Amino acid sequence: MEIQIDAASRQPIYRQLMVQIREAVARGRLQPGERLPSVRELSSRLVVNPNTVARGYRELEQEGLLNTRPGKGVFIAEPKTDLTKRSRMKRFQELLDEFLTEAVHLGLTGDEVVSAVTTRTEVFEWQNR
Amino acid sequence: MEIQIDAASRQPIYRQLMVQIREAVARGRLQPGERLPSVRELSSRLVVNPNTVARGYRELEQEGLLNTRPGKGVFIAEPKTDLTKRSRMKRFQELLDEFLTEAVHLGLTGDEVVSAVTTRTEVFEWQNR
Amino acid sequence: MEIQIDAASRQPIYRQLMVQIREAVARGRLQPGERLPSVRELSSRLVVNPNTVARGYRELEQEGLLNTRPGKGVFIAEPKTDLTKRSRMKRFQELLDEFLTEAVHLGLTGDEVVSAVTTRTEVFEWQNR
Amino acid sequence: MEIQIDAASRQPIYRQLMVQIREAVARGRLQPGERLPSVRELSSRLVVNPNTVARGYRELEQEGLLNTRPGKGVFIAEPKTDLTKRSRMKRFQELLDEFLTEAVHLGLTGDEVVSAVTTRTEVFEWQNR
DNA sequence: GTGGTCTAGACCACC
DNA sequence: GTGGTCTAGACCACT
Repeated sequence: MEIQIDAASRQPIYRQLMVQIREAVARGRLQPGERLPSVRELSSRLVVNPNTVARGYRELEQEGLLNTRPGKGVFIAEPKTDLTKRSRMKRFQELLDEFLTEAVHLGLTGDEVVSAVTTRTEVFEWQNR
Repeated sequence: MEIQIDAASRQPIYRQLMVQIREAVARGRLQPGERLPSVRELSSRLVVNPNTVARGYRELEQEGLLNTRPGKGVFIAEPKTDLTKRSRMKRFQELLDEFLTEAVHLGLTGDEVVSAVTTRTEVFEWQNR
Repeated sequence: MEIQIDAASRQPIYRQLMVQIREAVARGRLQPGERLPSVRELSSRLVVNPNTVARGYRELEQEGLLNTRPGKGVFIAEPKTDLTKRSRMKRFQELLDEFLTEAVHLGLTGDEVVSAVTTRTEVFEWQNR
Repeated sequence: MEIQIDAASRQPIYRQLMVQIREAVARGRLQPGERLPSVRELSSRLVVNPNTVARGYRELEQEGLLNTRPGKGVFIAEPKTDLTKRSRMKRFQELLDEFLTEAVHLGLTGDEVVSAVTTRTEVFEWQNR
């Protein structure tokens, strides 16, 4: 599990951590049941305070992405969502519009975006259903 | 130009302003050369501190999206991208991966994402070239 | 807003805080939109570290019970739940069994429990629907 | 005596054990005088550390729910309540308010709660007196 | 060994 | 003024 922290970023360290773990899970690089590095180990590797790593782990646990078992370590949880379909789709629409807005400003064309999305979806692990 | 501020949001007001202006430009609702409401007018309409509106405008100007002509007002700038094609594509890839990561965790399928993106791109104003 | 902290309790301080705020909201003593004491004020009143109060507030925000607006303060959020009916009822059944188990061990009778529940529900603010 | 341990739970294993034994007693599935499996037997069946089982038993003994007779085994104790009626009712009121608080936030109505409690009390084993 | 809580104190962002 | 982040370091609970 490789993690890169950019101390100069305006994004908080614990959030950089969360983003990277979420992405690794979404791409199947981290599987349910798999163990993450301990708070102490990761904090010393990244040269940040243990509390900072613990906070990232804690928030991901609250999201339901991780399980922590005191004395054992931190693990990837089984996927499950308790959110309603309605609230999930609403959130997705917001994200989609933000994403397309940025793409416009970066000077892409609509075709380029659709094509990039189509290609890139294959790298992620979508739920079967 | 309608702007909705959610005072209860965790996102700073000046950022909500920026997001909505950027999106209006991306969707062609605001055209280059068009004049925005003055800081004083907009701040009184939204019932927020003038400093807050000024800050949103200032940061959008730094991004190159707006031009302020002292004594005249604030205008949508002509589109120009000073980032290199290479660095813009790199940024786009990052955004794409974050977007797809969230979509996975929201429980969508790859097909649903591609289909939603394809439909929604039609609503935005892409550069011709 | 009165809050009592028992430093000798085995329950963490930030959780004692959460329990009391949740109860005040459930009983309608704190209404949506109402402002809570600032982190600094409450921490000095309770003689605990500001981080401890901030953590309680932060977790209640993640639950959707509070909104914090940096620079403004902390407020009771509008009620809304994005959880599915199914997951909410499952959670309720668990709580009910734990509650009844404790009641048995405290030596109450079934009738006493039903009667106490019936009386006490009137003090809480149930959603209209 | 069936016991289910959820290794992924955030609740400590010895506490999961305690909760389930308490509930089994409360529902009359375990009767006073009945013998529990030995620490070694139960720990090997649940595939947990014997210390963990021993700790659960020890704490239940301190609560007065179990009696350990060295060399003989562990037994369900005769019900006896050393708390005063007054302090037991005080504790019950606390639990009741916490329970109702959660029910409010889960979006139930008062009627639903009373009805669920009324139905479910029939499944538990209340003291006769 | 593991994670969880709390304190003390610094610095930043927002309004 | 407000909350947010991070560090350093202590102590506790669990396995």
